[in-house]
Amino acid sequence: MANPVKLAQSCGPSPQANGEPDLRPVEGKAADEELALLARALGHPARVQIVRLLVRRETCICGDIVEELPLAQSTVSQHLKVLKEAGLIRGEIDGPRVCYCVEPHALRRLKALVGSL
Amino acid sequence: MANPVKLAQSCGPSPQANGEPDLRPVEGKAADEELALLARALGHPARVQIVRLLVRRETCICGDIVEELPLAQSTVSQHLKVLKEAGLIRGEIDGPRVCYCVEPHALRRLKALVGSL
DNA sequence: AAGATATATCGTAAATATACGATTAACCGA
DNA sequence: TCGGTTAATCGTATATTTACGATATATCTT
Repeated sequence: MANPVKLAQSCGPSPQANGEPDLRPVEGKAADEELALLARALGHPARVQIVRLLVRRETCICGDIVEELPLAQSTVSQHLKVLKEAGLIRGEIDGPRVCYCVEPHALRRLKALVGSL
Repeated sequence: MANPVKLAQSCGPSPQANGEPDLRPVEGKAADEELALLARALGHPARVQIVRLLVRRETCICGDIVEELPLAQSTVSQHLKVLKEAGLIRGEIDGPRVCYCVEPHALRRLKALVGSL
């Protein structure tokens, strides 16, 4: 093996990581519900902090998140679940740990929706 | 009186409607909490709809909001209170009714915070 | 196979959110 | 001053959120 060094792990390319623009409308009932869903996911300081953490280090830190937050591991796991269910982050199993990254599309989408206000 | 016609009512200028830019940082603990607060306020479809309504018509419709939403008057009033407490909208008493408008600064601030992600 | 480590899930308690109808408060017009 | 209208608040039932410790699960290491 040419490179036995453990690389900084990162989630593989996002499933919908085709460079195509998001064609969904930014207004209307569906958009309102989408925005509400995304906003609700960001509606807790710990989750904002988590997203910021994942955006800053483009390499996805896994359980380091727990160390950064003043919360129990189980609570952090719950927050991660909320963010995952909203589609804002993605987790990828990497051996015994899980590697989280932001979903750039979701973030872009959120910005577009908020921008439409 | 030169113009006895009832003008489309609109909230007066916002208290902090000085054209000055918002100097608060978009990152850090305080910013995280601010973003969480604003996001949480948008975390319900009815509230997104209300904000959209108020943005679209720059003249602030008052109780017409109740008619637009499929919710009881008291429920709409509760949602308005949430938005008001988050600083996203402002209500001004106009006779027996109340005139709501968005707070452009808060909206700009939200966009800046989301944009910083 | 056994132990160590990382993460998710379960169970639970307390707090908050959501919705409604009923009531109250404020104001206008007759 | 008396009704009528508008909006807020109250009381309440139900659902969701948030937090924790305990437990389960899955993977690595030895």
